[in-house]
Parts: sequence; C-alpha cells; structure tokens
Amino acid sequence: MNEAARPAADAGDAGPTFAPLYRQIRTLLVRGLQSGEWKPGEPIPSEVELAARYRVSQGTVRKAIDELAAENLVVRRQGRGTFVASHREVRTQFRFLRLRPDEAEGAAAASPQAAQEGEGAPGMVMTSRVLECRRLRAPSEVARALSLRASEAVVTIRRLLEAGERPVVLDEIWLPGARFRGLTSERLDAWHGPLYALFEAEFAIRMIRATERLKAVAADRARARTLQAAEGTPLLLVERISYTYGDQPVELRRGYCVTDKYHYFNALS
Amino acid sequence: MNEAARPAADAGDAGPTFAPLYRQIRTLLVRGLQSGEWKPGEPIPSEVELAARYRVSQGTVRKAIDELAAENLVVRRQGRGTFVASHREVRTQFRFLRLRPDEAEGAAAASPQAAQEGEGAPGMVMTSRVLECRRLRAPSEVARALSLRASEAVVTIRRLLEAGERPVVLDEIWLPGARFRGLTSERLDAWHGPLYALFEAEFAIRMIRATERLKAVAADRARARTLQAAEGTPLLLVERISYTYGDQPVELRRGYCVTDKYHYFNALS
DNA sequence: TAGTGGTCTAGACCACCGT
DNA sequence: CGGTGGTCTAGACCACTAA
Repeated sequence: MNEAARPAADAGDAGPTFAPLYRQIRTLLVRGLQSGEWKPGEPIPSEVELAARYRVSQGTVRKAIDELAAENLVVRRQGRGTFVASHREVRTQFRFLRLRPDEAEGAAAASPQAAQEGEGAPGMVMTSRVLECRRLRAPSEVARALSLRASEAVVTIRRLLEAGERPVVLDEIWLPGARFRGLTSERLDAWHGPLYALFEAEFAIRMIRATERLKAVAADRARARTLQAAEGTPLLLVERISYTYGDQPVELRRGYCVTDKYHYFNALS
Repeated sequence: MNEAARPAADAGDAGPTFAPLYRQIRTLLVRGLQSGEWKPGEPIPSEVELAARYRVSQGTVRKAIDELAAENLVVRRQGRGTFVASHREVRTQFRFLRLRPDEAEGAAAASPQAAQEGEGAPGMVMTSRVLECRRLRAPSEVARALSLRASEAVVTIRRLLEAGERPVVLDEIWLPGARFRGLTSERLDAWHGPLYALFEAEFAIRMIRATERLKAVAADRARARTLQAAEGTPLLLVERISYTYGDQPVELRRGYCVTDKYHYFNALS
C-alpha cells in the first residue's frame, strides 16, 4: 500500500475520510469488532496477518492496535496474541464499578501507583437482588438519553446491591427494548455475575465507555425504605449513560449509593 | 547505544533497574522536569537533539515522550516542539475541576466524543473567596495523608467558590508547610486564577495527578451557613490528594459541593 | 526555508507462550 | 520449537510553524 492513493485503505474503503493510515486501519478493526467477526474473549488475527490483509507494514497495524488497547477495546497478551476485551473476564470485570469500601485501602494508600488505575475491586463481594424488571414506554427524559423515539419500548430494572445484609446501592436501569428482547426477571435471577457480562453473553451488546454525573441527594421515602436508611439520608446519585461501538447509548442507569462506609473512587491524571 | 550494556542508559544511569530503553529515557526526562531543567510552559529539546544526547534513535525518544504526553506531563505541538505542561495555560487550566453546571451540556450530550475527555469547563466562571489561611500543626490524619511526621507544620486554607452570588463549593485545603513558605492570605487574595497555577508560579510545585474519594454527606451547622444552605442539606464531599513528580503527596483537599444545579462529571473508558 | 513533530516502512532481535 | 507481541533502529517523506 505505498504506491498510490495513500489516504484510503484499499480494502473495504473506510469512506471519504482523510486520516492517517493507522487510523483507517483502526476503523476497519473496530468494524470487525462491531460486526462480531471477532467476539469478546477471542483473539483477533496476529499483527503480521493483519498487515498482510490490509497491505500495510506491521508497524502501522501495531499503532492502530495500540489505540484500541488504550481504549480497552482489546487486550494485548505477550506471546499469545491480542484479544477482544470482555466483561466476563475477571481483569476487566469491575472496570465501571467505582464504589469501594472505605477501609481496606491500606494497599492503595501505600502505593498510589496501584490506586491510579481503576483496577480491580478488592473484596468487593456484593450480591445483587433484582426487585423489578418490566417493559414500558420510555418516559421522554429516558428516550432522550437513549436516543430513542418518544415512548418507544424500554426495559427497566430495579435492583439492590448488598454487602452482607447491608444494602449499599439501589440501581434503576433503563435499556432500549428493541435490543434487549427476552430480558426478564427470571433471566436476571438465573445469572450470577456482572450485568454487563450478561448483556454481552446473551444480547451481544458490549459496553465500551460511559459518562457519569454525580450528585448528592436526600433519600425520599421509598428509596430510604429499600435501602434501610432514614428518610432524608444523603445519597450519592450516580447517573450513567453507557455506550457501545459507534457511540450508541444503550443504557441509562441511576445508582443511589449509601456512602457512610463506601466511597466513589476516581483518579485524575 | 546499540553495542553493549543495553539495559542501562549510558548517560546519568537510571539505577540498577531493568527496563526497556524508552522507559529509561522516560525516567531521565522526568528527572529533567522534576529538577526544573525545563520549566512549565517552556519547550524541552527536540526529539533529534534528545536522541543525540542519549545516544538512541529518534523513535525511542519518541516513544518515551509519547508516554509523558499521555500522562499530561508534556504537550506536543506539531511544527513547534514539545512543551512542559502548565496549569497556567487555558487548555489544561481546569483539568482537575470536574464540577459542571447541569444545563449547558447540550453540546456535550450531542457529541459524546467531546464529553469523553474532561476537556474545558465551558462557562465555568466561578470566583474564589478566601475565608481563612493559617499555619498550624498537622492533625494526625492530615499528616498521614501528606506523608508528614506527626504534628509537622501545615498551611490550611478555607475558601468559597461562588457562581455569581451563589456559593457552590467550600474547599478546605491542607498543604505541607515546608514546601509552602510565605503562603499567606494576602498572597492568595492578590492572585487571580487557579490555585494550582499559583503553586506552580510561586512555589515551583506542579500537581501532576490526584486521587479522589467521593461521598454524600449532610451539611453541618457551620458549613451550611457559609454555603447559605439549610443544615442537613446533602453535600457532595470530594476528598482529593494531589501528587507532584515522584508520587509525592502535596495537597489534601476536601471540597463540599452544593449539587442542586451542578454535578461532578466523570468519563469511564 | 529550516526546523519541528507526525506518519510509514523494513528489518533485526528479544521475551514470552504454548506444544 | 514456531508464533506472538515488544523493542529498537535507520531512513524517507509529510504537515505544520515560524522567521
């Protein structure tokens, strides 16, 4: 690929976009992920193989993959290959769960380096209890967040995260109904593990990034009761929108957290 | 540098550490930043010059600088050079301020791509009012957070961030006294701009990363008054520890935020 | 125009992994 | 052992910036 027509990959054609070669390759790789050509947990072709396929040097493929790895779309494993990231693997399982117990941070405090990465959730043994799961027409505000037409079908889930007997988080979740056909209370009860792993395994939807807005709010009567807290207790409200490939919003989630013994962790760099 | 003794830079010697060449170069560059050889806002030597100095290829220097750029220690500017990052520049000024007004997110919501980066704080015109600045012996808990000996000298600052007439954040800050000699209330009043820019300009201390723990708490009597809110109002407590080069903690800050019209923004990826 | 970072290539060798 | 990602080099050309 170094004679003519540089700014357009000769395989597939990434559209009339002018971008460095490695970005075009990146786009092609993302398409492969999005289309399911390579599934979560599976390896993608080796660098030399991809270089041959796209008629570019290995270095160029490498730079494309570097970006995907930086965005956690893919995981490199020396000597083995490059694998499609999955919420089913322990390593990345709790990537989006930032709530941690206040104590047990001894290690983190001692080595700030380790705390910097949002890695792992030590001793985070929380059990999930589904309170409700039903289908309804999207409230306008939910429809807006999920880029749906007004009153399109959505699935809503309410569930409680508990540490031992102690309720910690009340999640209220909305999902586009069209993408989550067959999601029922029974299906949820039968699943043990992170929700995102279920979505990935059963509905072929992988969350790749999210934005969150945090506020402190007072617990209303109902939520206070299910969280076994006093009405008016300050709760940490975490409003999240999660996106799949192509920046498509596929989840709106509001988590109400009791933060007397837990905190939301974040690293700025 | 390709005949002998690969795993040790021949200039300076980064210690008995075995690491890829580019990491050793990276270490040397960080030392240059830390020692003040290159100051915030100034350019570091060009890639070819550094390659010559350290006797490595330009590609190796490049990879080292890539990492520094990814960590925001340095900023690349095509055609001009690579510059030491500074809190005085508009681009990176509010890198650590995650509080945003609820509305005015139209743009961010429309293009999630833009919202992903913590870039900029649109229309964030908050004025700072210093309520208190004095020196005292560190409470044990503060000493621990800042890695100081018990009851060593610290400076404490209390200040209010206001949007118009409306108090939004009450900050309680602790700094190691030894590093901040001459920091007084007058000095703070005379400064207009971010605190971190002042620290950088007057005390040669650059914050490069931070960790935060967020909780929802009820406003006590005193804080409720200074925030012009009712006692018991839910406040978002942001407890931050900031670090300079070498992972040295140099600031403990507790921010109490009124989040009825503002929220804390975060992007997960 | 000269100097800077940005892209792309080709090839060498190393470290790690599974068989 | 062969295959994979990881490092390092050398050189070419491009895009941008400033004088």
